[in-house]
Amino acid sequence: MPDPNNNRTRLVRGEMENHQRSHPAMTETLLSLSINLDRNSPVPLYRQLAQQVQGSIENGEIPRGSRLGNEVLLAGRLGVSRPTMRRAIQDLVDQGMVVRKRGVGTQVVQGSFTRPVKLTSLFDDLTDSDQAPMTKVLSHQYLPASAQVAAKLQVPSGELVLRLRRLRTAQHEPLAILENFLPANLADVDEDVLESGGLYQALRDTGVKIVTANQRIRARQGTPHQCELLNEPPESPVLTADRLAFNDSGQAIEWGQHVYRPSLYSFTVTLVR
Amino acid sequence: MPDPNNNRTRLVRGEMENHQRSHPAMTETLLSLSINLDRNSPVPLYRQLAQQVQGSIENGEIPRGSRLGNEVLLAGRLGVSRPTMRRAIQDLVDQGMVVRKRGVGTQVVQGSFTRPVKLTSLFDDLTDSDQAPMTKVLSHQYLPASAQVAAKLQVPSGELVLRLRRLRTAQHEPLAILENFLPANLADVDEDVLESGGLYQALRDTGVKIVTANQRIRARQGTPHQCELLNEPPESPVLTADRLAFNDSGQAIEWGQHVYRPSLYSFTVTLVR
DNA sequence: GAGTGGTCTAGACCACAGT
DNA sequence: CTGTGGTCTAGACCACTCG
Repeated sequence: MPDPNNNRTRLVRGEMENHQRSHPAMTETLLSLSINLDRNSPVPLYRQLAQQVQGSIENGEIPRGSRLGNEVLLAGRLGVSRPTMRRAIQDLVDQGMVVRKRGVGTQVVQGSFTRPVKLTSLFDDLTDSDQAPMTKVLSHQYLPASAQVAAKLQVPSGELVLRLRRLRTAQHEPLAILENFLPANLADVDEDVLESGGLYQALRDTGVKIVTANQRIRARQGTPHQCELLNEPPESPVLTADRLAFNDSGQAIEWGQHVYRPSLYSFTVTLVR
Repeated sequence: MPDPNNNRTRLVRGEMENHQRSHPAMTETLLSLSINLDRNSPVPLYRQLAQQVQGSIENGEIPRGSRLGNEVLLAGRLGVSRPTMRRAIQDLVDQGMVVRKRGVGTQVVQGSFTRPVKLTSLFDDLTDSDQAPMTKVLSHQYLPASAQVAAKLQVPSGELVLRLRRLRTAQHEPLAILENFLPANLADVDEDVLESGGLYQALRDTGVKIVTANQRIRARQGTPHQCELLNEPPESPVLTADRLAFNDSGQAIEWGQHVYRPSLYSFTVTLVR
């Protein structure tokens, strides 16, 4: 929403009244609802718990502002140990859905919270939301690593690396320009695979597992070339993310510099504590 | 609104480990180093452990790519239980410093990782890095909540809210324009306090604890007024963050729209799994 | 004081990787 | 096979909040 700062309204310094905000019935513990646990499922118990409670919150079975309280009792009622119950609740805390206060209890957050999904996946989630994602490979070449890339990927400077440039679109609108560098010995990704899915999926297919990544998010002015690719006016602002990803052996596996179309893309983060 | 799949990223199978890149001596378990634990400290054991291991990684005592391995043995050697040891290591995983692989062990990440600090505090961390932060209060007024603000803060539309606008500088350079809305009954923050410290510190002083926040990060073109305040050329791109913060009772306590100077400010995030 | 979440323990069994 | 991390249990004590 635009409208930053004008809208001169009357200035009412000072008084600040003290009345309570609407406490909607101050609902107490609301976990008499049904939770189905499958102890033979490969999905961990705490995951099953967290997901079902999350679902109940989102569809209103557990109202905003109500308390979940008493971990010990909850654990007993659901037939799990307290640490397991705690871990489930912790997942909800990390998602910003509930808050805990020592000596008091656990409450569902009041007000709207953004679902902080994409903390783990890229945006192949576009598929899930029927965004019709498509990828066009702009270039796919092996070249000697520059000093910066070599430093990031921890390979000798000049070593061959794969450089990828792709254009991602959703609903036939350009969304992002993705530039990636990968160590050549780990980069047997095929162009066809890249066109049909995401890079991480392609890497997964070749046995490379990406388990953690550090990302820096900035804004800058897009280059004319970038703006043209993104179908934006020249000199438009763009959102950028520089990402260094590691596999399960701790090796830097991918260094990416991504440029997002700001009108269609944003990042959401949940901060805790 | 739809919530199809949570539990994303179940890493698929995959054999094929592209053997060792420059393994510097293939260091094995490197935790014969000294760890001091104070069981009478208010700081939890897992926190003490995580911090000291983190320090040892950063100053090179534990080399990149080396293994930490064997939680059970480590726990025994350090005189803590395995869950405590695990929680400490999990902290390091969440920071992107180490990776774990079932059946194999725990390794320090190779390559440079960004310290993902500011996940919890705002940027009063500027103080810590001698950035000489300063804040100028541009406006401080009570006004009726607009529909948007009322929805975010969960107050009746038209209810009085405090609107704050501040300019944050570091090293005498403007860094950000901070606009915040707070429920009037919780907003007895003083202008003087705001000039000398952060908003969250001011809130803490009045007993309001912010424990979680959802943030959306975007890029857009700055308004002429914003660019002027930030000492940037007109029509420069800006980095924006819209944040909704909750206190320990689950109440929405602050809705902020912040505009950052892109040449001096960026966000870093660590993604896991 | 009673009730809550925060931490910690000492075991246990499982799933998976590598031999 | 052995060794690793992943999960789970059933207790325990502490720190904190609130009436």
